[in-house]
Order: sequence, then C-alpha cells, then structure tokens
Amino acid sequence: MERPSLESFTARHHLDSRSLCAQIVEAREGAIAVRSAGAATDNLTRIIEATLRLANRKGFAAMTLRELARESGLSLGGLYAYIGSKDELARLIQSWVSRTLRRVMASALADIETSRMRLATAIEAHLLTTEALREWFFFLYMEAHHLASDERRQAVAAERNSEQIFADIIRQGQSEGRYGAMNADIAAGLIKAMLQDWYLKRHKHGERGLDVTAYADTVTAAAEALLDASGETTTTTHS
Amino acid sequence: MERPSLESFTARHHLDSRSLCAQIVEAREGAIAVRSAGAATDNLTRIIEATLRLANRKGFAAMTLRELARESGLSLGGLYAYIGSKDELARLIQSWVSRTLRRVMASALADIETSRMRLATAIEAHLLTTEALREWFFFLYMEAHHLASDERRQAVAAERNSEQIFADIIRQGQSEGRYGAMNADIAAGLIKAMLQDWYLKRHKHGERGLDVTAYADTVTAAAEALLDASGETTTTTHS
DNA sequence: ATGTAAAACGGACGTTCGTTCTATTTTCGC
DNA sequence: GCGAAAATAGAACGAACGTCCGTTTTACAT
Repeated sequence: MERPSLESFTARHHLDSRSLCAQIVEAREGAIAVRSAGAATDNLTRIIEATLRLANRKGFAAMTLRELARESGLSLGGLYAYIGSKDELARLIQSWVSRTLRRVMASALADIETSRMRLATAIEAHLLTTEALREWFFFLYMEAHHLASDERRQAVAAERNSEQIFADIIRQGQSEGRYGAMNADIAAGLIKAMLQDWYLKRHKHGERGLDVTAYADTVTAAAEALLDASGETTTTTHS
Repeated sequence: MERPSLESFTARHHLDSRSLCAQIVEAREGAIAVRSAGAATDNLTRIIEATLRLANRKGFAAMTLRELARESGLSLGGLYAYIGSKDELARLIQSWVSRTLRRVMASALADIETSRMRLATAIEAHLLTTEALREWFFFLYMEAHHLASDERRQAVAAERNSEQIFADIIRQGQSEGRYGAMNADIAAGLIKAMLQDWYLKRHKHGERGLDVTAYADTVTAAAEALLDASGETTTTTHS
C-alpha cells in the first residue's frame, strides 16, 4: 500500500467532523428531537464544532450555553433538541473520539504483518487520526480528567488500549529478535508521549513548519533508535 | 556530585509547598492582609494545597470558593485576606511554579560542563522537580491554556525556555561531534514530551512500580539513543 | 391559499456563583 | 485581665448559570 497522505487517510477513514456527527445522529436516534437526519447532522455538527472551538480556548466548564448558542447559530432552547444536558455533550464528544481512534488503528493495522512495518504504520495512523480530528483529541485529553468515574474509567481504558497496541508490536519485534530487551510497556509509554505531543502542542509544531508526515518519520526513527539500542548495556550514571 | 535522591533534591532546592508559599508571602507583602508572616504562610499553604487538590480533580473553573473554604479550613471571607480574586489565585500558582522550574534547572546545571552530563543532569533535575511539585505542575499544564493572553504568553515563554535548555545542550553535543545532525529543537521537543508524561500520567507510572530515578535513566537512555542514531541515514518508508 | 406538524426561538425560573460586608471572636501588649 | 487591633465567620448581594417551556416561525401537503 502507498504511503497515505493526510487527505487520503482522512477520506478513507471518514475522519471529518460531519462524518462523526452523522454516526452520532444515527446511533442516538430517538434521543434527538429533530426528525430529518440530514438537518440534524448539520446542526449537531455546528454545535459540536462550536463546542470544541470554545471549550478548547477557555475550558468546557467556563463555556456557557449562551455562548455556545451564539457560536453555533442556534438558540438557547434549540440546543436542547440535540443534547440532553451540558454534561452529556462532553460525554458524547469524548466517547466518539475514543472509539474512532480504536476503529482506525485496528483498520490501519489489519493486514500489516512485520513488526517493523506495524510500528511505522501504527505511529503514522495515530498521528494522522489525531491530526484530522485535532480539536476532538485535544478536548478529550483536557477534559477527560473531570468526568464522572464511570466515563472516566472508559476513557482510561481507551488510553490503555491504544498503548497496548504499541506494546504488543514491540513484544512481537522482541520475539523476532529485532529489538533489545527493554520493558515493552515503558517503551510504548514513551512513544505514546511523543505522539500526544503532536496534538497537544500543535501551535509549536506549526511554527517550526513541521508537517505531520515528517513528524511521523521523526517519531518512528526515535522509536527504532530507542528499541534497537535497548539491547546494549547503557550505563547512565553520574560522575 | 553524588546522584541526588528525590528527598535530598527536594530539600536542597526547597521544593515543598510550604517553602514556595513562604516565598509567595514574602514577595506579596502588602497584598496579604494578615500581618504575621508565619501564620500567613500556614494559611496560604492550606489554601493552595486545597486548590491543587480540588482543581486537579474537577478543574479550576468547576471548583467553587465554598468548596475551597471547606477544604482549606478557612471561611469564605477569610480566603479574601490572602487572594484578591479567584483568577488571581490561579495566576499565583502558575507564575510561581514556572519560575521555580527555571530557578532549579539553572542551579542544577550551574557547574556541569560536558554535554553528556548536562543532558543526564537536566533530565534528572526536570523529573525530580516535577515529581516534588507534582500537583503544581499538573495544575500549570491543565489550566495554562485558559489564561488571559498576558499570562498565557508568559507561560508559553517559560515552556519554551525549558525546551531551549535541552536544545542548547544538544547543540553543544553536536558541535563536539558527539551527536548526529538531527534538528536540535525537534529532539528537545521529543525529550520534553517524555518528561511531561511523568507528571501528566503519574497514575500509570505508579501502577508499574517505576520510580522517578529509574524513569530518569530510561529517558536519558532514550534521548542518547535518539541523538546517537540521528547521524545515520534512517530511511523509514513503507513497502 | 390554507392547515398542520416540525423546529427553532428566547424569556423566565430556581439555583449557585464570586464577591462584599458586618457582627463576632481571637490575639496580644500592657 | 483588659482594651485595641487583627482575623474570622457566614449572611447578603447582584450577576450569571443550566434548564425548561409557551410561543412563533418554517416547511410542506392538500
């Protein structure tokens, strides 16, 4: 398979806000008071995009529904045809971005076999997904800590799941003798930290003129350097 | 110098909440209505620790001053002898944690010369500082985005400053021919991402039984692997 | 043109917020 | 042990919140 561009990856996996909102409307049939699915998707998209815009600037708790009504173009009362409550709006966004990442990662890795290719593909898929849905992932990261314990547990599980994908790839590579004996969970954690930096510090990377594909190469090189070197005895003590 | 333990590092650089609050009381003399410096420090420490506890659990905006009064043991009116407003309380914490990191990093690196030692020392100092003031740094990271533009610019500058420290060390190593030709700013960003993961995902690391010193060794090894390998031509393309 | 159901509107309600104010208690030099 | 000064507690205030609901507008079938 060719190296995917951001655009082709986004199109193939339906990683735009409208597609996600269409899925939400479909899954929540009955909970939304507006009958026409097309119009409902339009309005929900405007509501969620406005939410991400406002909440990512000033925080979800500080965002008021009056601002959201103004920003989304709907009225205060109109919002309640789409959401049950303000809190439910946050849960909605978070649960769908979590399951989207899981879906895309599984799909992207489906027919890749060698550990070397799986590592590069997983890194690239993670970065392209979070780049396409940048605001969604930023929201998830920043607001997940404030969820009620049930939803929070779900968010932690999703996070752990995506880290496990990397840990499993690393263990596969180790069993093939390709990588050194470093703890796979810890290595996966380091890789995840570098991946999350992409959407958490988007502004910085934009200033440097680094695009997502170049960053994917950088992280892949870093991961392989880390894993290749981990067989040697690296004594890192002072003086 | 010996390898510092968390305890000795904390003691040497005064990295406990009370020490920081004592500095705040001293610097804000006049803005605090309570005369006795000792009592004022006690109460401010309780206010700030309660703030960190509540805000890190549910978000600063969602924390109410009535909760803060209950949690800190003061009354609603009593809080206003120490803070001018709720927003000022957030700015206070953030500005002092920023300047503390800068102070400690400068002090820890003061008489270290070789790039190899400076890198290991900087990583260790960063991790030990954020470990000692874990809640402070978590608060800074999570709430910095919601600041007014003036304070926000200051927070971004502090973040950039600490990244520059690493970039400068890398450039020094490159000029000594020790490291490959990788972009120093990008490498510094990757290192920073791994360092911040320590206090952002504290729960995960705790479960793994990884302590801060072991994590410092891991990150140092990862950084050196990354920098050593960056001279080679690593072609990371698919198929 | 007219009638009807769907959708959007926006003001009102009760609550709770940050902040202020004052009555009361505590502290401390003498 | 007394009185002035400092500190506290918690009621009170206006503003703003999330939510609800009666009304108006829109869109389409007849």
